[in-house]
Formats: sequence, C-alpha cells, structure tokens
Amino acid sequence: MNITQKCSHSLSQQGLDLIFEQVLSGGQIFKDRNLLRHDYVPTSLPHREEQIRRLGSVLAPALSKERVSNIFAYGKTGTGKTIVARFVLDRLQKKARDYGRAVDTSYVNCRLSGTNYRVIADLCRALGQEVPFTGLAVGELLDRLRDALKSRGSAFLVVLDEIDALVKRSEDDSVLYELTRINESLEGGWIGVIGISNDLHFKDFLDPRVLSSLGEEELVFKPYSSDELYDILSDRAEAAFQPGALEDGALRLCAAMAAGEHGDARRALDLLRVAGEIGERGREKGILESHVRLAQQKVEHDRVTEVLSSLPLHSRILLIAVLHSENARKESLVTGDVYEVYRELCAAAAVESLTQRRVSGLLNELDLMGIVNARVVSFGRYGRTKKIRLGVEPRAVTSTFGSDGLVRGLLEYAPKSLPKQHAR
DNA sequence: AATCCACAGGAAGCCCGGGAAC
DNA sequence: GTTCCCGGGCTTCCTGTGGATT
Repeated sequence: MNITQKCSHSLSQQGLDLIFEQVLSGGQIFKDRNLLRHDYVPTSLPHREEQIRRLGSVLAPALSKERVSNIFAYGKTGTGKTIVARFVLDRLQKKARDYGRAVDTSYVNCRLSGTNYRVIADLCRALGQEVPFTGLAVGELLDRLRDALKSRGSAFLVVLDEIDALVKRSEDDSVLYELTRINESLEGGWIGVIGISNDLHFKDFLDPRVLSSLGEEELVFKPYSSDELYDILSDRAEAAFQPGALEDGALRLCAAMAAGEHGDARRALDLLRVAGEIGERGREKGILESHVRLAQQKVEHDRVTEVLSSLPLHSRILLIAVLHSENARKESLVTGDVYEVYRELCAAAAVESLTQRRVSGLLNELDLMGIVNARVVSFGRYGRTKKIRLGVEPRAVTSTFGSDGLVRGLLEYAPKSLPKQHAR
C-alpha cells in the first residue's frame, strides 16, 4: 500500500476539502490574518505620530542630499521602534523615487546578524557590494563599504536594530565608532545611522565618542498603555477579522494582558492572532475572552518549546540536572548542587563534562531565556552562590527532550549525588 | 572587627572550523 | 600550498563579595 492511499483512509477527503475551503474563503473568523503579524507595516501607526514626525524631520534633509543627524531610538520591546523606523524609511524612499533622488536604505537586526563583521557585510550587500560571509578583516570590509558609498554617491540611511547586542557581545564598539566617522573621509555619499535599542541603560556602555556622534538626536518610545494598545488592536482587527467575529471584551483583554507586560504591542498582536486561530479551529462563530486566555497559554507554551528544542547538548543535560535536583528537594538549590548532578549525568551519558565556570555561564544564559530562575544569594559564612529554580513546567522539559535520543535516557536516570539537605 | 565560605564573574588565552588573499 | 583573519566555545586563573560566624 502506498502512502497516499494510507492518508486518504485516515482523513476523509471531505474533511480536508473543508479545511482548505475555509481558508480560501477567509473562514468565519479571519478576513486577512497577515494583518496581525508584527512585521506588517500598516498605513497608520496610532499613538506614534510624535515619533514619526520627529524621525521624519530629522531624516528629511537626505532628500536634498544633505547630511542628516544620526539618531538613537530606545524603548522596550513592542513599543513601536522598529515599525516606526521602517514606516518612515519606506515613505522617504518612495518620495525619493518620485523625485528622482538617490537614497539607499538598509535595515539590519544586529542581534540576528550577530557580529560586527556580519553587520558591515549586510550593509555592503545593501549597496550592491558583494562580500564573502567570512574571511576578510573588518577593516577591509569598512574600506569596501566606503568605496561603495563613494561610487554610488548617494545618501545611505541605515537602521541598526538591537544595536546593544553588537556592543555587549563584542565589548568593542570600535566598529560603531568607525561607522559614525565614515563620513569624515568621504566625498559624495554619506551614511546616516538610526540606532535602535531595547536596553535603556545601553548608553552607559558606549564609548563617549560614539555616544556623542550616534546620539545627536534621541527618540524615546514609552510603553503603550492599555487604552493605546486597544486602539492599535481595534485598528488592525477591523481589517483582519470578519465583521462581528471579535467580541470587544476579548479585544480589551488582549490589550490589558499585553499592557501588563510592559505595554508590548507585539505580544498583544500575537495574542489576538492566536486567539483567532483557536476560535477558527474550534469552528466558533466569534472570539471571546476565553479564547484569549487559551491563546495566552499557547503563546507561552510555544515560546518555551521553541527555546527548549534549540538548546545545545550541555544546556539540555544541565536542565535535566536541575529537574532531578528539584524533584529531590524543594528549596535551596545552588550552583554546586546542580553541578554535581550535572557531572554525574555527563558520566552516565559518556559525555565529557564542562567546567563549573562554564556551567555557571550556561545557567545565566538559561536564566536570561526564562528557562530557569537564578538569583545570586549569600549564605554568609556558607558562601555566596546562586539559587536556582526551574522556570518552566517540568512537563515541557520532559516532553521536548523525550524525542532526543541522546538525553532521553537521562530523564529516567536516578542520580546518586542528589543534593544533600543542609541546614540553611 | 576580622574571618571565611562558595561561589560569581572578569580577563586572557587556547583551539577549532571556516574562509580569503597571496 | 601558506598565512592571515574571524568568531564561537571553552578553560584557566584570578579577584571580588555578602553576610553568618568567630
């Protein structure tokens, strides 16, 4: 029996057709769910008029080939920094085209690009300069960028999103320095930098020379309030959902939940989209508050499984060590305890263990991802260490790692070196 | 007030894989 | 081929430290 035959037995053709038909006709719930994606740039951005105007007026001189001030935008995630930057650049470029002016733009996410080298390489490519993805000295790349700018003779506006990732990781902001100074040695073209950061304290890390150049102008994005989120959501929901498919209460709940998480519009949109999808799958007529609550759980669950399944081997073993230790004892799990169990698990899996220094670092990474909670505490005479707790459902760990042959066995393994109970 | 624990976390440097230039 | 560069993951060595205990 071949595979297609098998499938047609397990799922009735009509059922499948129905699913497809529903999507084709937009379904009962959605008109266009893409409008709820956070990378979608709508035609208007409510409650960001001020920032748009500021950014627009700072960048406008580019149209007449004048040099613009560098600008630095900061605010927490989901406060609209990225979308405002994209919005303004889009408009600017359109205007430039209409009037036959040469303006190049580029958007780079520094955290995704990851390194100085790759960021500059991205910029080179945006100007049509082909560069290898590794192998050159960064200085060489900067030279090529300069050449490209010179030969195009255009205005080049660059958005460096999550610029803090660049500085913190390399501990070396000389590339930013070079980038902001590139204009001095240039005739014809020039470069304008729009730096975006989630980290409000980012400025403290910066070399003052970079700061004075990058921070010629500043743009602050405050978190959205619940009401503002509501406006944003209802704007998009109107176009994204079928008329009457969305209860106002559900919309308000999305806004309120996201407002609770530092006014994150991205989160609000996710909630709304997922709530819609849940309702759609349940063949509901409308989206209610209960769907939003389910969506909240699903969004969180998906985030956790995604993070877990992308963890490298040693982080997995470490996490299982935390799991075992926590099962054995409820309070006061500290680095030393976890490390001991981790070592034993490594031995059991015939894997060379890492040093405690490294494990401590891995624990910090897991903490940042919200997978564990690690807090530095002092037990006085009994030392200073980190208290560690699992930050996610144990079930999420066991089910995600259950499909990983290498570590699956460790989930059932019973470590002998489980932390002893001391009086603390 | 001094001591001392059990680490935290910074700094430097090693090693490896990947790639370009010569 | 050799030589150089880059970045990531890691180890080694180190100094720093909050607060109970002496």
